[in-house]
Parts: sequence; structure tokens; C-alpha cells
Amino acid sequence: MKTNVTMKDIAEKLKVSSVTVSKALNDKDGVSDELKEKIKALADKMGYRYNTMAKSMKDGKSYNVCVIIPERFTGMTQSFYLKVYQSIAQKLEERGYYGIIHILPSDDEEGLKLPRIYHERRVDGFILLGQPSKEYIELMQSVDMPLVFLDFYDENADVDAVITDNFYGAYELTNYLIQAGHREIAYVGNLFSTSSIQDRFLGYYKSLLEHKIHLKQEYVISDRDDRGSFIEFDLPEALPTAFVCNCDQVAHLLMERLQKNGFKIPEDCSVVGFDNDIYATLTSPNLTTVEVDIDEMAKNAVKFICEKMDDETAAFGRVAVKGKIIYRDSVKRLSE
Amino acid sequence: MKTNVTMKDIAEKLKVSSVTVSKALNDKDGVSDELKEKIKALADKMGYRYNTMAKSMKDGKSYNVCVIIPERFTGMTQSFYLKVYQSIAQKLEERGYYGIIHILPSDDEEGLKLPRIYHERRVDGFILLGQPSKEYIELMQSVDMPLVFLDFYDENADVDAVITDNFYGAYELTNYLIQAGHREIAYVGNLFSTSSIQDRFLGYYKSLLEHKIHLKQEYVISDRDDRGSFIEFDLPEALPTAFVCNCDQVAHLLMERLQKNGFKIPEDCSVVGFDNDIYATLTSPNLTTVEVDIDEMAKNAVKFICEKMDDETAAFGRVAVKGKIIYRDSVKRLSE
DNA sequence: CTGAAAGCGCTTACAG
DNA sequence: CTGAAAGCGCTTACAG
Repeated sequence: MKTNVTMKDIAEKLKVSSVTVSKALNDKDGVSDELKEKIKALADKMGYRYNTMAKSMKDGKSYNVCVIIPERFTGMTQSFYLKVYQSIAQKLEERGYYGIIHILPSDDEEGLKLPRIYHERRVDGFILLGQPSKEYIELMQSVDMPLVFLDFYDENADVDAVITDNFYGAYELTNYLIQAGHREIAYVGNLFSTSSIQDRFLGYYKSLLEHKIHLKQEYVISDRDDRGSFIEFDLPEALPTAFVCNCDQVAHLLMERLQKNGFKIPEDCSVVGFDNDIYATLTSPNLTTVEVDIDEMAKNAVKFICEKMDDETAAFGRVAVKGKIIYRDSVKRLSE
Repeated sequence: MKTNVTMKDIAEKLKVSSVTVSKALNDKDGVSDELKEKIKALADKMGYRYNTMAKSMKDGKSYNVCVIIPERFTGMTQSFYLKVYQSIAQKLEERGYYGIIHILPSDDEEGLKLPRIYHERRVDGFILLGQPSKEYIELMQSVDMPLVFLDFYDENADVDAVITDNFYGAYELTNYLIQAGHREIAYVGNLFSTSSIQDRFLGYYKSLLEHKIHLKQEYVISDRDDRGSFIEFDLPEALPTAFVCNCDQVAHLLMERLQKNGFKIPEDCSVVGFDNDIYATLTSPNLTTVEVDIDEMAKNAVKFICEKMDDETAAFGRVAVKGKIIYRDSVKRLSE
């Protein structure tokens, strides 16, 4: 089987022009049905494979979308981002595009180096999955190319972003704790680390406010330093009855710590997480948490980037995708 | 900044030909140093970006290598495969290629559907990361394109494969247990599920043989059904003093089960795993296990695929990359 | 319904 | 050292 059959080869065998072959193979008008079938059959038989490069050249598009994931996110939440990518790739494919993962090395992030794929014009748009440094965000924005932020946003309002509804998710989860009779509720997370952690905190805080529960300073417990490395928790003297953790992994860490100190969960302390990732079912008891709607997020991100590639002026702003509370066994209903 | 500056644009401004610009930008002979510098400076100033598509068209290569990962592996060992991919992509880039992840949907695997990227000639070679069905392997082999298996192999000898040295790793680990005084050692894993599990079993068995320890039938404990889903362990009446698990996740599951039944680890039972993945440090105590040398595996896979793309006849056979035992706290030294 | 011509952006081989 | 010509595989716009 000859490995590089071209339209011209097919045309010659059939004594027609390659224009006609092109039309037939693309199901365009201007070829008789009979000829079209004949061409398709022969193409099949000859093992013809369409050469997208040629089309790319013609219309100056690569049909690639690059999904950039900062390296440091590939350790922590690896399963999550890979799943998101999978969903993105699938949805791009439905629109005739390819997804290309680019894991952004920390050095390149620091040195403000764009992926080579950009310099070689092999990409028509970027989806930035996971928050890089402020400087890198600015760099990406300065490049005149369709760009969508995914799973984070920036104070800069003029970029399109798809995020989970962190605020509302944490708000609902905290409401749930309060309905279960909890009043002493702590939040675990470094408020200055990422916008997700901050927004989840604010959702938690709103719930407290609505229920007229005072926010105690010592109930806001940091879980990591500003560079994102986890730190030892600084637990308050008097333990709260419940903890809202900014993510499942931290909930897992916290539960280990509490259990080591002799506390039972949920009997002595209730704990809730966020993300519904691998850590949520690794703990015992399993965690009540918020599940992110990965498919919906991917769907939006792909829709945005595709429409922006078609029309430079398209703009969508910030879209928050609602999550879903997964009720498990880490919360105790307090007697009133 | 004009977004699509071409060599011709640069040439016109400088009143030279685009051939000269091409030579200058590619650091080829045949341009005076002075002119070369001038061209490079102007290219920079005009924001010129090289168009690889054109080159691709010219020499009929896409400069893409597709890394296919069967979908079912993205759940289980997600972090591992993403790390492997990251390493592959980096090493490909050093050679002027791009890595493209294709997560193979189970439906496509079943329906023997090749990735679209193949049909569109956007790829020069495949790295198959993780073992798909026998039929899919045959399909991939029937396609006349450079192919390397990574992290598994097939009985079919004529394909190149890079694997971890499962046999030797399990052999060494079992030796270590025996040196620690263990004689009653079980193996946990379904021997008919994957070649990795089988080879690890054989390494374990070799160690027993060398030490003249009889292999008890009831000491080979299945951990999953033939489709890969974990099942409840069928523990023997009389517990062995040590378990060699085919992977960390199963070791984790086993430890949970043993601890639930009131056994202490490592006091009552020693447990070792394989992979050194997230599960190894999630257990308490942390697992003694074998760490896979991801970089070395990626390096070999990339070397093989690149040389095969250059020279169709290149062949490398099966290469096993040695792992490294990570000693932690899940093994007890028995008094002799 | 069918096809000749031109062009996408680059490179190779050759001539000067 | 420099460049005109041809070609990679396809598509678009136009003519018949």
C-alpha cells in the first residue's frame, strides 16, 4: 500500500482533475453523484489519507488549540486536569480542531517564555488551564491570539474565563453544615494563594453572615505558604465543630492530623472538602464535598475559544459553572 | 503588529529574495554575515514567526508524535501517565518534534478506530502508552508507521517496547523481604490481567525459587477481575508474614483491609508495593516500593521513535529500564 | 458538471 | 554570495 497517495494520484487513475477529486472527497457541489462515488471508492481502495497540512497552509490556520497547564498543577491535582483536558480534546475534535497539551515548565513561566508551538504558528488559540503568574498572564494577553482562562480568573475583566462556581459551592456547603446544627465552623485555606481559595472562603463567609454567625479570626486556618506548598496547620485552642476545607486534599491532610490527635470524624468534628477528587474517597469516612462539572466547563471553554477563533471580537466574560454537592459521611448532624 | 508576516514580506523590505531570507533565518550557508544579521533583526522587529506548516508540506512530515493512552488508564494511574507524557514531550521537543496526547476512548478501542490525527496525516509516529486490547495492538501494527510500545509489551517480538524492569524489581523486593527473615510471602495480583502483573509475579517467584521456598497456591491472591476492576481479596486462612503487591494502589487497599481486621502493619504483616505513586505515601505506614525511572523510560521511547522515523528499518526490541527500591516503613525485620 | 490557473509559505536544486 | 524556478497537496475563484 503506497503510503502517500494524493488527490492527484486518484485523479490521474480516473482521468479527471484533482479539483474534481477534491470536490468529491469534501462532498461539495459540482460533481455528479456517480463520479463522486467512484472517486470515494478508489480513494478508499488506494488508502488515501487527507493531508490537513495542505489545507492549513491554504487558509492559514493550524486547527490546533493549545491547552497550557502550568507544571506545578500536574503534581497536585493531576487527575483533575487530565480529565479536563480529555473532555476539551473530545469537544474540540467535534469541531474539527485538535487539542495539544503544553505543560508549562516552571522555568518558562518564570522566564516568560511562550511555548515553541506559538512561535511556529502551529496553534490558533490558547486555553490556559490553571493560574500561572501575573506576569505570564500579561504575556499571554499581549499575544494577539484567542485566549480563554479555565478554572481561574484574573482581576483583569477583559479576558474570557470559565470557572467553577467556587463562591456558590462553598456557600451551599456551609449552609448545609449550619442546617445540620453547626455554629462553630472554621475555614481551611490560604486566602492569598489562588482566586479559587479566596472565592470559596467568601462563599463560606456569606453563609456565616446570612446566619448571623461571627467570623472568628482564629477560624481561618492557612494550609499552604504563598508559593503553594502545604504547611503544618495552626489549629485553634478550642476546636470548632466543623471545618470547611478549600479542597479535598487539604481535608484529607486535616483529617489525618485530627485523627492522629485522637479526634473522631464526624463524631468529634465534621469536615467537608471541595473538588471530589481522589482524596475524597481516600479518607475514612469518605468526604462530603463539591463535585466540579468538568464536562460543562470544557464545553464552555471550547465554545468560547472556537467562537473567538472565528470572530476576533467575540467576548464572553466570566462564566461560573455550578458544581454539585456530594453527600457522604464526614458530617455529623448535631442535636439542636 | 501585523499578525502574518512572511519571509516574502521581509525580503521585499530589504530588496532581496525570499530564498536569501530563508537561508539567513535558518543559519544556512550562502548569505553574507552582514545581510544575515540585517534580515534577522528585521524579522524580529516585524514580529515574524516561522511557519512550520510550510516546511511540513515540503518534506511531507508533520513533526508530530502521537502518544496514545487508553482511556481506562487515565483513571487509575493518571498521575503516572501524565508525568510520563510530560517527560516524553520535553524530550521530543529537544529533537524538533511535538508530542500530542490522544486519550483513546474505550469505544474507539473496542471499535478498532484509529485516531483522526492518523487519517489526517498529522503525525509521523506513535507511542502507545499503556496496553490496549490485543486487537487494537494488531491494528496499530498493521498501520505502516513507526510505533513504540511504552510500559508494556506484547508477545509479538517484532515491535519495539520500553518497559520497567518489572521482573527484576519484584525479584529484588522479594529478596529484601527474605533477607529480613520472611518465609511466608504472598503475591497479590491477577496473573492474567497485564504483562506487568505477570512479570512482577515471576520476579517474586524466582526469588522464592532461589531461596528454596515453596510457592503455595493460596498465597497467590487475585486483586481484580479480567477486565481490571478491583475485587474483594480472598485472604488465606493462615496469614503470611509478608505481601508483595503488584502495585501501590492494591497495597493500599490491602492495608486498609488488614487494618480493618485488626492487624498492625508492619508488626503483624509486612506489605510492599510497586510504582511509588501517590498511594505509596497515602498509607500509614508509608510503603516500601519500587520507583519507576520515568525519565529514563521516556528518553528511550523518544530515542526509539525518532530513529525509527528517520530510518524505517531501525529496530530496538524490548528494553527494560531498571527501577529503584524505596525503603520506607511497611516492612518488619523478623528476628531469626 | 468539469477543470486550468493561481496561490498558501516555505525549501531544494540549480544557475549565475 | 544571491536568486529564479519548481514543487509540497490542497482549495478557491473563475471559465467553459
